[in-house]
Parts: sequence; C-alpha cells; structure tokens
Amino acid sequence: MAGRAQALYRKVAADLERGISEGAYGSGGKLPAEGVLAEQYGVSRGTVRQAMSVLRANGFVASRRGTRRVVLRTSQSQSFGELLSFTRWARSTGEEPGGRVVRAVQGPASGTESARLRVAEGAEVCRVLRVRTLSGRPVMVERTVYPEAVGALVAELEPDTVSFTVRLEEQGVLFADAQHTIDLVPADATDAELLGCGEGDVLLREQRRSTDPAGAPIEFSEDRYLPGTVAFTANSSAGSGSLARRAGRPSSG
Amino acid sequence: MAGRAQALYRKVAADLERGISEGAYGSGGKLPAEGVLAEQYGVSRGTVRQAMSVLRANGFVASRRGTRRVVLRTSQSQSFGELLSFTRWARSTGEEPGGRVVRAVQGPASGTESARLRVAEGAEVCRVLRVRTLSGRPVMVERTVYPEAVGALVAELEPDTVSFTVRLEEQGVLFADAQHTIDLVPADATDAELLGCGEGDVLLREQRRSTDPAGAPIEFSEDRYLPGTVAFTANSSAGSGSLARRAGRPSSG
DNA sequence: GAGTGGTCTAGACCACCGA
DNA sequence: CGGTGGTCTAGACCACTCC
Repeated sequence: MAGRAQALYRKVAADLERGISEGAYGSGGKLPAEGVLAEQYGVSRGTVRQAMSVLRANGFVASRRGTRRVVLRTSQSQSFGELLSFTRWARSTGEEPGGRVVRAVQGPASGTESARLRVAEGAEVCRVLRVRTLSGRPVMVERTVYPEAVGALVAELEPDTVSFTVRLEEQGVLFADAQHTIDLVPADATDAELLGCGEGDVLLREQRRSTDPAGAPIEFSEDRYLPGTVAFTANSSAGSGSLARRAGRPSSG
Repeated sequence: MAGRAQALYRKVAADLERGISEGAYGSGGKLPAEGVLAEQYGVSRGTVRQAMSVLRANGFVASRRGTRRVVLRTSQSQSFGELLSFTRWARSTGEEPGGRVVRAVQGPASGTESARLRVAEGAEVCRVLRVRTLSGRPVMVERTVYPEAVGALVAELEPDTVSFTVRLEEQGVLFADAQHTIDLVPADATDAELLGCGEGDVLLREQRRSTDPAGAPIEFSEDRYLPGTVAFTANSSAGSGSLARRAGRPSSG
C-alpha cells in the first residue's frame, strides 16, 4: 500500500485543508471523528491521524482527548517554496518580483561562514549581494553565501535571473529544511544606498540556513527588508513548537 | 501500554535531544537506525518514529529514505512556555523580568477584537496595556485583549504581578496553541513615552493569538520591542512548515 | 457510559541510498 | 543487494469529555 506519487495521508490532509478553508466546518467548528474520516476516505485510522498531524502542525486545528478536533483558522497556508523563494512569494501575492546582482565574489570561508555552511575553514565559498524589488521598487537586500558546489551553479546564472532558487532546483538542488532567525538591524551604507533609506534606519532581518534532504547546507542568507514590506507568521503548540524567542542580537552582522 | 505521566515517545525524544545537544552524534553526524533505537529503548518502531517526528519538527534532524537521520543542529530548544511568557523567557536568558500595568479597562469588543477572540461583537473584553522591563530597562510594550472569562481572572491580579501567564495557568487556564505574526511598526506616542524612544521609530511587533486545548481563544496580544532586544527563531521543512511570509502590514495597528 | 483522540504494538511492503 | 526510512494497516487499551 505504498509507492504512490503522493502519499495517501497528504491527499487526505490537502482535502481536509481545502474543506476547512472553504468553511465546510466553520470557524471554531468541529471536524468529523477520526473513525468517520477513515471510513469516508477508505483508509486506516493511522493514516487519518498522520493527515491530522499535518493540519495540526500548520495551525489549522486544535485537538485533545475526549472531543472532536476544532478548527483554529480557515486561511490557506503557504508552501515551503514560497517561504524560501522571494520570487515565488512575490508572485503568490500578485506582485512582480525582480532582482539585480550587485556583487558576486568567491573566496575562502571565514570562521562564521564555515560553521554556518559546515565546510572547512578557508574552503572556497561564493558570496552574492542582491537587491530584490517588487514592481520595480527596492524592498530587500539579500546577502547569500553558497558552498563551492552550489556556488558553481550560481556562477553560471545570468545576473538578472529572477529566481536563483527555482534555477537551482531545476539543476537538481533540493531544499528540504531551513532554520530562520528574525530580528532588527540598522541599515549600513550599502543597505541605505540600495534601498534608498537612511543609514542607521531600522530594517527587518531574516537570516536563513537552508539544507538539502541529506542535511547538507545549501545556502546561508541574510535578508534585510524595508519596514512595511513583509510580515512573517508562525504557529506553535505545546507539543512541539517550531518558533522560539532569543535574546538581543544573536549574530549581529 | 498507555496511561503514563509522560508518553513513552516523549521520553525517547527528550533523551535523544539530550544526546544530540551533548554532541553524542556530532554536528552533521548520523543517528542510529530506527530499529536499533527501538531495541535500545525497548519500544516499537512506531514509537521511535513518533519521537523522531518531534525532533524533526524542532529542527534537530533531517531525514530521508535510504540513509540514517542526520543531525542538523545541536543547540537546546526552547519550551512553548518560554515563547508565550515574557517572564519565563527573560529568566531563561538570565535577565530579571519586570512588568507594570499602565492601563486596564473593560469594554465592548470592536469588530477586529471580536473576530480575534471569537466572541460576539460588543461582548465585554478586558484590555491591558503594560510595559515590560529587563533589569529595570523598558524593552517592550504589550497590548493584550482577554475575553470576559479570562479578563475576570486578570482583573484580580495585582498591577505589579510579574507574570500574568503563570498566574493564569495556576488558575487552570491552559495555553495549548498560538498563532504569531512578526513585522515592523512605527512607535506611536504611547510607545515612545513608555520605551523612551522617538515617535515613529521602528519597533519589532509580535502579534499573538493564544488558544486553550479546546481551541477557545485565551488572549490576543500585540507586543512591540525595541531594536536589539529580541530575536525570533523558527524551523521549517518541505513536509510541513509552520513559518510563512506575508505581504506588507496584514493588520496594521 | 458512549464517543473520541492519545499512545503503543506488530507486521507488511515499498522507495531509496550507498557499497 | 542489504540497510534504512516512508507509508499503511489492524488492533488494542487508555484518558478524557460530555451528556
């Protein structure tokens, strides 16, 4: 009963998510019991529970012993790809994304870089500085470091390539996991010039370390957004929250 | 084999997390196979997999078919309580937390408030404005709205109560899930006065809607931090990411 | 007490990775 | 080709909620 293009439990989860976002159960409404859903979909209770764990992780339902699951929110969820790719995100919001490479250099990894990319200190890495635009308006400055193997692919891309992420995926680079840190940082001279703001103005910073299915780092990126251009959302639960709060500036750049 | 204070899979997960953070497998190292762990802990493979799903959700391991799981990070993870409670968070970082109620009023819920707390429009809600301090230094302004039942408990707390969250939990209010939005917002006159910054200065905003195990909203809070005082971290994966990116100011306050 | 979700087991087959 | 994780099933017992 395995070996399908898409796992059964993912189809069930997707179907339930569709139902929820279409308001089939209402906001705060109750989902059918596991047993009922199992029969409806013709699957075992275990498969229904696997689907439910996806919905729970995405913040759609609350669940506890003794009562049926309750709808927590009805909005659609965003995909992993839209989180990693500025281009995909922009398009999903109806905006026209753009990007321009300001600088791309190769060189030996610093101590910080080698730790973040898990390569030997002094190993060659590829650094790219880009401005990202929405409908021509600069909104974000992106500083990305790639390990040598990925950097070789990046180096072959045209400077005006809109989405590096999409191109890398086409080359077989798979993004599987990412760790993010979100905080504030004052704009430096480069940020100010590229974004058209004042030096020292506060920007929203997202640092991101993406890894492939084998756990090997693909990129480390530091993105700085102008105020009012972006918001991040997350869900957390007592069982296992992915979101956490840290003190001050953990790795000020 | 059920009916324990803590589920077996949670003990296994906690034990593995401890091993990982103590470097027993190294950074980027491989974990033992599921079958091996099942035998070691004397549990079934299903229980080991449940434990692994916790580790995966918390960003500790990457996993794929064909090879053993790989350690992604070795740092300790924060608890759900430390995410929701400013006080617990501050103490976990070695700081001395403080809080002062600036204003606490009751009144009919606005349209926005009623939607956020899932109460009828015009239903009584309790609004609290507080300054939060670290070692006496103001770092955050907190605007929280409680539904009437919770507000009644809050109203009985002393104004200098350090942690409302902890006191509410003592009264039997259980926090089970939360949805968060993180973005930037300019300081208004109140923020500026309470935080000692300029009006219009950019602050980091976290909006949070917490619900109990039944899915009923407990609070809606809007917290505004001074730059350099806080950072949020999150993990996401292709399977089911809890983090997402949204456009502009989704619900500007 | 009936209904429901939480936990655990045992076993099966498959897809994938790497030697 | 053996080892490993991914998926699915069937069944069991328990804790909890609500009537």
